Amino acid sequence: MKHDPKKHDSDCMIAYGVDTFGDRWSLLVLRDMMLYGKRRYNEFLASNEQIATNVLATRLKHLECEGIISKERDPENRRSFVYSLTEKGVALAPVIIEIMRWSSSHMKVNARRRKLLDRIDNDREGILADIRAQTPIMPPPPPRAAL
Amino acid sequence: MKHDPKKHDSDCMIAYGVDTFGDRWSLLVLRDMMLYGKRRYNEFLASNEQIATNVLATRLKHLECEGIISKERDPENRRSFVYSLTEKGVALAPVIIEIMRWSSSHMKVNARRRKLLDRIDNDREGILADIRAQTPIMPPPPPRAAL
DNA sequence: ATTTATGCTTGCAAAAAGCAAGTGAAAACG
DNA sequence: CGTTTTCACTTGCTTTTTGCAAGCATAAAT
Repeated sequence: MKHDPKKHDSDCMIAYGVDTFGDRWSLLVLRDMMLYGKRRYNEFLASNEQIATNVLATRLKHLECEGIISKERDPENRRSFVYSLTEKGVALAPVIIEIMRWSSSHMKVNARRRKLLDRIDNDREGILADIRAQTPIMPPPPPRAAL
Repeated sequence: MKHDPKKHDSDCMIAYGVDTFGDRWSLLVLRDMMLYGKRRYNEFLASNEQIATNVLATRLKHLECEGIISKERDPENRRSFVYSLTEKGVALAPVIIEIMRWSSSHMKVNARRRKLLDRIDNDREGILADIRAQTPIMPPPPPRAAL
């Protein structure tokens, strides 16, 4: 399934980005793919932020539509699908990296994060290669306590 | 006016960014400040994207609340206010830059944009200094034709 | 004194997100 | 083979956010 990408109503580089991934959820899905190597619907659903099933479906369709991710059947399990970053999606890694860098200056940085930030400074190429290869670059966060 | 920043419900660097500037308008306001040197309410309103007055007011309050921008009375015109980027706001420049870089690979790049992108590659420090000084780094886009 | 500029606020409509439940097809289980 | 479970959604409804048009308050200009 592949629709026409929607027309962006403003001829501006920032507006293009906002239209493409600037909603409440798209960047979190991309984070799951780039940092944690997630590739399946139920993996995205399991994130700490608790996205609703219908919203996730809509976002995945939109990202696919925009050419950021692609969707294929899992060859090993015919009822499952695997989502992957396209080249256009992998190219978003520097945006994710700069957001992490910025946020890290304004929140507590634990050991997991410190390690990743150090690697961003010292092995940027390696990180980009891992993202391209869909290798996780950070251990997943502990699941938040159930209510 | 300065409220407590709102509590972010996920302990994640990307979620922090999304909570802070990840809505449909904040990045466009920051673009107006960083690229075009805009500093006033009616300048933001005049952007091509047509933000509603109440939404702009809400976004400015939120950004101020998060410590990204500050608001002062214009000393020369007592009914006007001037918004400025704080250090925390200036620190977002690399995010804006990477979004522009990414978008430029996926849309037509005209001469204005080409020039800025070249300067990003060759004079990054100069750009960051201009953003800090609130000097425009790009000519404003032509206003879109009225309907 | 009246009009205009500036930066909003208010009230209501429309769109998007959130929640709970249900669906359909493939796989696993007995 | 029949039933249950898994997986990836969809549907219907409520709540929240966004968008639009109008109005308002204060300062400045005429």
